[in-house]
Amino acid sequence: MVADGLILGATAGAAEEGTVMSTAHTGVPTSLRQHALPVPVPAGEYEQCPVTELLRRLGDKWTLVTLSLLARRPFRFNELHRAVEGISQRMLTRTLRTLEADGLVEREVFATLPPSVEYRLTPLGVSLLEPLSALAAWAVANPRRVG
Amino acid sequence: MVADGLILGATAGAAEEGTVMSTAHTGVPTSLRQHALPVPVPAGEYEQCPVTELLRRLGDKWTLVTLSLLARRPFRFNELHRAVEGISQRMLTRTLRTLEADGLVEREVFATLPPSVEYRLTPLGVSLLEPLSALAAWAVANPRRVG
DNA sequence: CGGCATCCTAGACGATACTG
DNA sequence: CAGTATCGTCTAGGATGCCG
Repeated sequence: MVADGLILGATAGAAEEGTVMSTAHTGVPTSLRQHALPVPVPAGEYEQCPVTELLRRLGDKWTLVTLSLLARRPFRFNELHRAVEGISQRMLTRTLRTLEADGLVEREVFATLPPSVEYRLTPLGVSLLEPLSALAAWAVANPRRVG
Repeated sequence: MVADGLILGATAGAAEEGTVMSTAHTGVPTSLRQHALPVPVPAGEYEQCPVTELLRRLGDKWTLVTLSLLARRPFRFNELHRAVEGISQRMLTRTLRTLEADGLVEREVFATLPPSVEYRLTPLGVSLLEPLSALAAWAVANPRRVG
């Protein structure tokens, strides 16, 4: 009977009749998800499923490694720049700005000379670590076979 | 003391001294992660962290919604094509092929007339649902604030 | 029905140079 | 130190058309 608002259907093993997986994606019936929107949206910008949206952000090239570092302790900009190894200044800035906009990271400026800026996880950012760990554990336990 | 092979540091609240977060990303010390590889890799193709790799795949535009449908029951190709709403044939094929290559979905061909092809989750695919649910629950509980 | 081949565009990303 | 600006590249993804 497909109750509303359930997520990705319970535990993996227990597949009861009513397990809710298709409404899971947005918590909204499939048929309403993208097209049957109440208001036409500015072409190509209509809302995405929040879960996909989250995974898109975490799935870019540098977000996860940056988060994993900030999970240990606060970092200064160039300190991160060195720690991440391979990231460009441009992408580090962008990654941090996005994380900040999403409320996962906060940025504190110290008016020293030369100036210094510190980045740290917000409580929201910390709260993400737990569910993320479950997925990370799965990824490590089930490494992708090549070719 | 940074034991090897630990993932994204335990529970969110408990931040003990030794919580392992920077080696978490690959299970390998940061300094060895990308550059100090034993063998030089064909420029621009060197290995990624398996966790980031997983999130990149799940984070594309159609993988998650496809998975969420297949989590309910097996689907035929055009049945999926209709259910996903907005996906092109090209991207549905690509998405399914990738999921198949990753061992998350299996494809069965029935030599009927006209031919029919059925897609279903593998046990590995099912096993992914559980950790994924945790993250999905977080995403829904913490919707991103706009601007 | 279930694809594959082709062409095209928008955005992710890297490299480099410049600035308060 | 901590960025911004500009440019070029590469790939995800959409549109369309053909095929067994």
